[in-house]
Amino acid sequence: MLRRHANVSRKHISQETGLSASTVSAITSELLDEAVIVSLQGTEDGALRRGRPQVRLSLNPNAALVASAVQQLDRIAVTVCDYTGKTIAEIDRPFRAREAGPEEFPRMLIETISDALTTLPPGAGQLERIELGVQGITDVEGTAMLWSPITRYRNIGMKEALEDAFAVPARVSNDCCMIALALHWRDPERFADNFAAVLLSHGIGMGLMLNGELLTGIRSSATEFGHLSHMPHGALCRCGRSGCIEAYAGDYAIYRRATNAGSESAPRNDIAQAEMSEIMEAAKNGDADSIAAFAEAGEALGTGLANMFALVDPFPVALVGHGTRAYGFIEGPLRRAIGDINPYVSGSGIEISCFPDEKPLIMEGCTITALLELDEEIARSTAPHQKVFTDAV
Amino acid sequence: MLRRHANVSRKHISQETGLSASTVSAITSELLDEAVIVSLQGTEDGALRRGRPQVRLSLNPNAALVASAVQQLDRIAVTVCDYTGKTIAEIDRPFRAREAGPEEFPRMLIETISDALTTLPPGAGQLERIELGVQGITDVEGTAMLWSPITRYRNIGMKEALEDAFAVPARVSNDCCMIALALHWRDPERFADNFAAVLLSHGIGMGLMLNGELLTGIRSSATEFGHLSHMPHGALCRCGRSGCIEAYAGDYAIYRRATNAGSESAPRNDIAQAEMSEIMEAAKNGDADSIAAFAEAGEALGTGLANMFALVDPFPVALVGHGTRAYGFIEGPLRRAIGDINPYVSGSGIEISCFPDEKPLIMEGCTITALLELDEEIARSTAPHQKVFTDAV
DNA sequence: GCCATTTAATTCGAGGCTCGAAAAAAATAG
DNA sequence: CTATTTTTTTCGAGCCTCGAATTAAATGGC
Repeated sequence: MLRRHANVSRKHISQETGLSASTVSAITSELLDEAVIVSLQGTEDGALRRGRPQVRLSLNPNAALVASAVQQLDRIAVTVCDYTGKTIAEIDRPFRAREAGPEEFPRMLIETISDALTTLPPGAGQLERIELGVQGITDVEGTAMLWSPITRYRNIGMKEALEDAFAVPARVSNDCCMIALALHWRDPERFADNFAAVLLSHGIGMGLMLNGELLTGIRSSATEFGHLSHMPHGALCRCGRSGCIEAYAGDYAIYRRATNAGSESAPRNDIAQAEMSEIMEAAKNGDADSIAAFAEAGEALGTGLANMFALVDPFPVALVGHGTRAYGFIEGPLRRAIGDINPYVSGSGIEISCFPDEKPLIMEGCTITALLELDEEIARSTAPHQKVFTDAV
Repeated sequence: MLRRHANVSRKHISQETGLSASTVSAITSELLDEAVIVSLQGTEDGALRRGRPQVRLSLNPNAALVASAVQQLDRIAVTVCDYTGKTIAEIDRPFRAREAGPEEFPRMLIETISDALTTLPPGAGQLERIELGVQGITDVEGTAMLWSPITRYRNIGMKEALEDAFAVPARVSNDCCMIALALHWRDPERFADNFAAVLLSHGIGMGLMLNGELLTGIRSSATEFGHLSHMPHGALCRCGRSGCIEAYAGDYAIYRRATNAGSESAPRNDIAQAEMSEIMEAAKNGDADSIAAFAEAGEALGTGLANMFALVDPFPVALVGHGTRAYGFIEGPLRRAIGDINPYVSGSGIEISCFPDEKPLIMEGCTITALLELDEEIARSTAPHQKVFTDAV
């Protein structure tokens, strides 16, 4: 509760959580002893009322630090946040993933986190956890990048190197999962217990929350939405197969279709944002191939979503990434495909929101994941009540 | 633990569950007081050893009864089982679902259960729960049949009528979910925390277990595997849309393709088993259309499974229902489609088992569901320890 | 300025579930 | 018949929670 709301009184916590006042008192006094939380005089709303004033409780910013990192094709970004989630150090530096050897990934990451840690203000807490978001497939245990479009190397271990370097628990997670967690934390009304975050970028990814939990694979991070089959024996996908959703909706697929390059032509993996902007301009000027490229992307995404809706009923969708800039051209065909395929779902009824910039969402997801795990650990490790012993003394 | 194993000693329970001997003693003595379980002298293996002999504990068959029902196109089947899961009454009678009005469904069901209850042996327990398995879509709360291929009526309420008639909790569930639960209970090694049961019959259904829990929809029973899109703008499905898996793998789709009726021709919904057998015979005799019909069914199923594997990693699959009789013709194309679509999954590596008769599995699933829910209820409602009061006396 | 009133937080004793240690129960071995 | 062995039960204690009573800390009114 304190992670969600700062400056709430014990009374308030008791009312919201349903725990008795005595229980809240016991737990908070323990957390205060351990300096996990801090207290402040004065009522929540600042108004002075009759009666004993409330004591406002908040998380102690210096109780711990967490480091979040986002590894992308051309950059590596690290933020260090205090225990309340406030960013207190930040580094974003270039990194040419395509040209890096497998050992450079953990090395550069460790270096960047180390550099960020040297810029901390005095009095900051201790680093307690590291969370890394990457494109591609990770294992469920969060130890390694099993496959990623940003490098040709497979199975790059991350967790162990980070834990050795900083002596705190570390995890690697799929970027789309982190986006979903960030949205769920940011706006739990809209992105409640069932929704999907779909990343529209060079490739297509998905983070899917069902019943309040992220759907992950049995062994891998999975939810490889981009590689669902859209059209058997269809367009060539960068994964080598044919007819995947990504082979219609990824940047390279849209580029290929817009330039009339043929659905069997090799996917380009170096398409600049400017090139995608040009296609958008062309579409705005009525270029039939560009419009068709976006329409086919929309249809592929819509078919894929309709399939998901057939599996677990319709849910709200967040579209994330620079691909959303063409949403005006994609939305119609996408909604049509949903409606075409599932008549129980009126295509126009699905809530769709767009978030053009994925990086801050990935970062936020990493931070909140690390903090919530830290909270769990603190809850577990917190010393049991010592009432009997102190009484005995 | 006693639901899984009869005749186990407290010692054994303590070792298996990790609970202390004292806790097991406390809990079992309470359950004995309430006659939920019964005890028997003599060691588990019958051998007499030195030392105090073990007391074997088992569920008390007469602690309760549950009724399970399977509603099908042409029959209605009911079994009544005692608290250990043993069938003690059984009725299976014809029912023409297609010609029945919406009110006849709960009425016939109540009648059949009532009749079954009159045949109980003396000394049997009280009915405590009713579980019904139906084809089609139910709501997550298990109150109604939202849609079913066996009737043209929608949203037929079941739970309320049953609860009014018998004054015990009742639920309606999707048949494929019940099959999955039955397999999970029957063979937890093979059908562990992640697997799917695919019903191959007139239509195509799926019960999917992920992380030890059935995947259901947000509002409905969902997992409408048969209506995933296999081929956009493809063959006409009985649901009115085009290109669903079912439009290639359902009985009517196989019949249509084998008889060269054209993929747009109206689905027949009265195909007899004999007609399907004829197609199998023709395929055995080398008839190209019949072979192609099964091959296309296999490809559609394989593509759908590959999509599921992309979402949650590969898992074992149980194929259930009379469609499995043609497994010899289906397997090759099915495995090829899995391999084609997901190179990380060697098609031949997926564990596939066949169960030609679905009815006993649905029934078993209903029974075990009802019994496990009953166990939960007993665990919750069981009177708290009264040690202090008895001490005070 | 003091005391009644109000509101928040804490303390105290008890209940429920769990456990380990000790005791009791029920058999065999000699 | 007694020592030994094995299983089960009993007893006391620890933890977490709660409700009731108490304490703390403010304001309002005379």
